[in-house]
Amino acid sequence: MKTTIRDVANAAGVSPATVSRVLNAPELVGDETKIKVQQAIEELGFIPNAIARGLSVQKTNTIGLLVPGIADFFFNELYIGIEEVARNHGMKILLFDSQHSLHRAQEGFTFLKQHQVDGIIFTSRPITKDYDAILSRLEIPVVLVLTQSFGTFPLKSFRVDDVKACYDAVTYLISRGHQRIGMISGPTSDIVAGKPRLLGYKSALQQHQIPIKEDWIEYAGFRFEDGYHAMSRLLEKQKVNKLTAVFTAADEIALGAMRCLHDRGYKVPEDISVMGFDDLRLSHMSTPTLTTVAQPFKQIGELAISHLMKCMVDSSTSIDNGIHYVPHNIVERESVRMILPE
Amino acid sequence: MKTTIRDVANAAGVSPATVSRVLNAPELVGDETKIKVQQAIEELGFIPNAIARGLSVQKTNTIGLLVPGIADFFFNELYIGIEEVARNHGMKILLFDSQHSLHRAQEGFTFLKQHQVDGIIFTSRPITKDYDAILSRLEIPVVLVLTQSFGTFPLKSFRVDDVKACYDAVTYLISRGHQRIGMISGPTSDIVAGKPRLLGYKSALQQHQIPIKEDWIEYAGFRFEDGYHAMSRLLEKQKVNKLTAVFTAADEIALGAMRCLHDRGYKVPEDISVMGFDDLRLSHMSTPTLTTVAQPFKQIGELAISHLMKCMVDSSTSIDNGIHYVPHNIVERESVRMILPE
DNA sequence: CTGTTAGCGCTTTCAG
DNA sequence: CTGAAAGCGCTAACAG
Repeated sequence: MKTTIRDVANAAGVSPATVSRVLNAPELVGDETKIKVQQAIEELGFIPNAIARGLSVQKTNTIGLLVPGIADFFFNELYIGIEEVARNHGMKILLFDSQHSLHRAQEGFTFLKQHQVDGIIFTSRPITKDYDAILSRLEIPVVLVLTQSFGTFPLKSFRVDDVKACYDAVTYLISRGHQRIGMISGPTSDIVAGKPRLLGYKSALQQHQIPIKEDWIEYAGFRFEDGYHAMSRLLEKQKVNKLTAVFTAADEIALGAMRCLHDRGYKVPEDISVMGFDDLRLSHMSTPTLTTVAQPFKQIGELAISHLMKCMVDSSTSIDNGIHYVPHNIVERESVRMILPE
Repeated sequence: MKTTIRDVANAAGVSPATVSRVLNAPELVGDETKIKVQQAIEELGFIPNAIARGLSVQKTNTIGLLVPGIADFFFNELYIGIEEVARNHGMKILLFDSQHSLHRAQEGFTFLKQHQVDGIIFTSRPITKDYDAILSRLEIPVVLVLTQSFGTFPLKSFRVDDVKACYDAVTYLISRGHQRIGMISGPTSDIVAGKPRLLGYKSALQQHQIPIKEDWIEYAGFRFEDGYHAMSRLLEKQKVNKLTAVFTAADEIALGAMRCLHDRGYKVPEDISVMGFDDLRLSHMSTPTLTTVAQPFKQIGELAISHLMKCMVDSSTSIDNGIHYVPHNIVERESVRMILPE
């Protein structure tokens, strides 16, 4: 029923091998035969079976992308970067969503291995030693993105230096005249996006002789609702705290926080400034638009794929692990105001 | 290097066929051998090669998802619905982004065919006869989602009845006392999400004895910026139009429109009410939150997959084409106010 | 430049 | 209940 390379060969009066050649190495084929074959392909509407090819060549030209949640807004930004670069390299993406579950993530590796992907881009909160077992028997290059490894298995990772990025963000707020700066942090148990961002905040205050007060900090998840509630808690203490700005560990948190402020009758940025982290496309769609620190998702995607491609041709490259920090930058929009010295 | 079914067989002292059986039809294997084999699998950390299996069985348990743009917010909602249902059926998703290009979409079909997906879920603006050629030689069941076919190739589709949905939306506005209702429509050349939605708007006005004025309508793309500019054009005529509400063809448009209103000093919904279409997760994150008509993305995903699965077992099912409308519903939030009769 | 042959890793009759 | 053998569609030496 389905036309195979064999059918084409028969139709063109050549061997399957020749057809294969015009497909993969046309320069090795005589002009006349090439034309004959191409016509046959055309007529029969032949579409080569990539599965069979993959099996034969032991290479699928596919890279696996293992992410914690497709519903997470940052996924889009990341995917777009990766997809484009992959395509330019003639690679496809096979996606797997771990749904923020360790178990599902482990399944994900198995799944991608089953599908013989040539490399894997992995992102998730803490990569702990829970992954050591599966990673060590995987025999497929893996690169981390937006995270880093805390397990014993060596893994290259591309990410923003969150401590520095948050330090810079808070320093930016200080430069705009803010002194009473609160923070909505992720959980400190999250050693990837929680703790480091908090650390950056604290160290910026410290460097600028601003005392760190636990009362100025609230802990929350990374979603809109989490931000909303955390802000609400912060406001309960606002009489005494008198915060003029709040730095948040993620854009989505910031959006929730701004909404809460709005509901409580505070104006952003007039009464309180808010700053986010990520620079999602969303952040210029809010009112006010969000001042935030931008993660270069696209660049990270590029670096990850390039690295993977290197690993694929030269497996010794995979020894090149360690963290590669990519530069962040602060994008100013409307949610932060300047406080003029009196 | 990589462990194959053969290695396992050797280790367990059985034939590859037996290993295959414990993997795919354990009930056909004696208990003792089964245990032996399972141990061997465990010890060797054997992960079966899905590529090879697919080749052999002529079935990959994968369904292709061909979408116009992963960056589009609605993609997330759709994907989540589909992914979950697929997983429950033991199917994987292979994703392809056509980037709103006919050419790329055609490539997408070839790509998915190459990868031997068992079925394809396709969504894009108008499915015209441009697809007839590729679709007819595909020999893979295809189902449409959020769109419908205008080509000659018969294709089942699952979607909201946009005309009715928009009719209902505008009727809702009318029921809230609005009479001067404008619209930001998609391009009328878009016969999937442009024209029908406009039609629904017009017919609602008509049914309620409200004259249709072209001055009340602006045409735009579906993005935030498009919405912003269209609203801006609408406001230029506001002195004479005196609109009290604006219905938009998409949530993202609505968000842009609301931002524009904000910038021009109009309050939503006090001065002007705004209503969207889609019910993206975004729409409860804006200020004010967006009243909109919800597309049941998840349900659509479910229906599409179920249909595909039916086609796969019984190819005559694919004859069952035509449009299946899934019910929409209006979700009330903050962006529409009630106008009390004087 | 082209055909022959032997697999890639797994499944599936068909015997036993 | 288990093994042997053939084959899924394509590629890659190796001859010619």
